[in-house]
Amino acid sequence: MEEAYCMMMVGRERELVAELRHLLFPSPSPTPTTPASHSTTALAGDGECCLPPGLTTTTTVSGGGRRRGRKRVNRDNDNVKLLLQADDDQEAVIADHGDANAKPLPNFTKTRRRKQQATTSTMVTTVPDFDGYQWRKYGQKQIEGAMYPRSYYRCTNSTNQGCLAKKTVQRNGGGGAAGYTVAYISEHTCKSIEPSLPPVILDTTVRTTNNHQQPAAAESPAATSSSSSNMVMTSSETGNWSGQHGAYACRQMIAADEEYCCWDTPATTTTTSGSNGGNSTCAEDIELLSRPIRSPMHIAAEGNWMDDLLLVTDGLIVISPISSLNF
DNA sequence: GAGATTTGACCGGC
DNA sequence: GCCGGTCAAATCTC
Repeated sequence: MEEAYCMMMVGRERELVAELRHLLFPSPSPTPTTPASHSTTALAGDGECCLPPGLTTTTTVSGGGRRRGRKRVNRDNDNVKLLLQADDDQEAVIADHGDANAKPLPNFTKTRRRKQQATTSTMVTTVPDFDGYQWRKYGQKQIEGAMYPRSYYRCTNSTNQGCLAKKTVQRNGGGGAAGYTVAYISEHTCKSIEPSLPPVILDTTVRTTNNHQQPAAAESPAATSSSSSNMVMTSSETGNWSGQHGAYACRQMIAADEEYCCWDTPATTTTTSGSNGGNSTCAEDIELLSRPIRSPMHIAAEGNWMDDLLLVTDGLIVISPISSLNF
């Protein structure tokens, strides 16, 4: 009986996913003028670098350097710095310290930076390649225990508007389904490059430790096919899944090529265990699937989402406690 | 030349 | 000492 229901809902899920894909990618190749494409650009490099050895992406976007890093010098010891430079680097170094146009060596410390970050730390959710903002990659790090490196992005308005928003994107490893873990740090103080464009609305599967009631909106048309319009998930709607560090999530397959099924295991990145962790049923998953999620940026504005981190992948959507991500 | 990513080095926290 | 976050020169594409 439950299986029949599951099958039926899977079909519905496919419809929803198809609509979602259409909403997110109305054309086969997103135009380069959209925010989505900008973010995709930023992420494309990440995806490429994060792919397992032997795999390559088919898209190479503009701007992507592929160069080795420079020889780093000790900012606290300029003399040593000069000595360490290779011959072809010396000119640049001399310019750094002898030229009036050279950038002043940063006087701030990492402590200062991190304190600044900590005071404004918020975490919201989004789809990695489309959230209405432009991101610029400023670093990449191989994280211990992670199959793929983590990429660090900051808002492109960080320079001209002093926007503090950052995000990290890490490709999830293992399993057959590739995905990305996205974490947002700090809120945008800039304006979206295209504020009128609804960043992302997703139907998703979300579960909390103590709220397994079927959402009232689950069967609502507005919450399903047309959920992309202006649905706002307020704290009242989200109920207990705001600020619950015990929250965990099921996963929703979006990619058409992926096998659809109901995941009956907790999110792989979640370290906490809910009251029903790991025991979700297909029906429960699909019921909750219809819950719309608005743009993470807008959700952030709504508040009450700061304690949860939504892990959004290219096909997987997971809410995970921040504590599991070492922020 | 502008704007982007790459990537090794640096640095602070634990 | 290790680890993660950030810096910034090098380099790429447009």
